Amino acid sequence: MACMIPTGFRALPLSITQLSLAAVLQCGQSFRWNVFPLFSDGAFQDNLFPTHEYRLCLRDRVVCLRQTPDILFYRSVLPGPPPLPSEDVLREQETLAWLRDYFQLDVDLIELYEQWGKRDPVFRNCRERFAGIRMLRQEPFENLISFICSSNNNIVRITKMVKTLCKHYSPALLSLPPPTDAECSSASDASLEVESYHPFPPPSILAASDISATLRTLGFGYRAEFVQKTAKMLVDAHASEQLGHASLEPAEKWLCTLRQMSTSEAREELLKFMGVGRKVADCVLLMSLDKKEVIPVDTHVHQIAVKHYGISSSSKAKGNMTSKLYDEVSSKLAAVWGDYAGWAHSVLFTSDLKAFASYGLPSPSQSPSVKERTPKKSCRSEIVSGLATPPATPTPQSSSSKRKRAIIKASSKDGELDLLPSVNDGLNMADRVKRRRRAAVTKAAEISVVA
DNA sequence: ATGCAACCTTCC
DNA sequence: GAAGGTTGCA
Repeated sequence: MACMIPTGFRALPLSITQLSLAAVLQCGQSFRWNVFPLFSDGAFQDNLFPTHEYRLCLRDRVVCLRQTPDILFYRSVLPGPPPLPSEDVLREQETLAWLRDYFQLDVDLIELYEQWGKRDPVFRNCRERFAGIRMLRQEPFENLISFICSSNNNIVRITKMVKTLCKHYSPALLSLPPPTDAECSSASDASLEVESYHPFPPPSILAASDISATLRTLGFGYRAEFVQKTAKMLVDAHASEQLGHASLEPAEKWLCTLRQMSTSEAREELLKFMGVGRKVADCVLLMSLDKKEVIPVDTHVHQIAVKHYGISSSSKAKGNMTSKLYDEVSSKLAAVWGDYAGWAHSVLFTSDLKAFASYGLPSPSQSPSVKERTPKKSCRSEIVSGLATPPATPTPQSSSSKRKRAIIKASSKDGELDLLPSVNDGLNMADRVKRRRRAAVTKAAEISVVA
């Protein structure tokens, strides 16, 4: 009984233990997927029918996905008239190629879960309930801007902001009605309302000087300046490069080249941007730059580390994340999980999202907020003073923000990695540039230690 | 070099 | 007051 393929979709055999759309697309990696419940009541719970459709607008097409425990259904919609059957085959081949890349389907998640389970008893506890959580491979620019918006913010609002950004600064690629399931008559009837789909805006658009003021009115708060300035830094630094009319702007292509760099070198580059500190940089490294071992440490990951992995909750008085504490948590967890530590971190992180307690339920729309977490008790009560002892870990890399402006101006972007001696002397204001270059060396040493 | 307030807004 | 922090200044 397999002929349950929704009309217009193609079927890719794929276990939900390898990929759970419900988990991965709503756990705060990407903020741009649209989610549609397919059935208004719980009529079909036999797992033969997908319960949701997920849609994402790419540059040239809208990708639509549905899922059963064993099959991933996919189709794509392009602007213009319906394609000829021959064209359609090609397009869906392209879409399939995109899927493999975006979901990194060549990585065997079962094997990873197995390894993490062997290494970590804590992981073994949550892996049953939260299978199929893997890292997406996103576009770096979108990822960067999205996580600049994430600072001091929650998933619900980040999602609103990112979608607002697209609606305002990117023309609609096409419009679609909400999904209706032809096989099942219980399709949504009342909503004939079509919705427009917008790609993520390119750097050149967001770099315009008047953008930040507008973003303020759109509710971005202080992040408005960060977004505009980062986009401008990016465009200014890479405007000279060939401006072929390809789908990606030079600045976006350059961001992709960070994938070829070492983790620490790529991080150094990211830290130059306004609104990008260690945590945001690490998110981008992990989620779009192939740095699978990187563990972004936020307050929540910190809580997990304190609760389950023996990190002392001694952050002075207030629970603020110091650079030192960040490294302590990050290296501890990296040691526990190994090579794909960043991926493992995502499983733990997602498993703690309270909203996912109601996974298979028919109507997730009733709980649009994905941000709530399991009740966490404030660990402030147990303030141990300076017991945070022996990190012995290599040097952190402070993201002294004062550098950010100057460096961008001064740095010619290629062929400048002069290998200065990695001495730890006192650093004046004037030495910050030097210090930045030196960082590459320091971090290189760091890598070998971690590895 | 470390520590801390301020920052925009929304939601619990 | 906290939300998946970062910045700028003591």
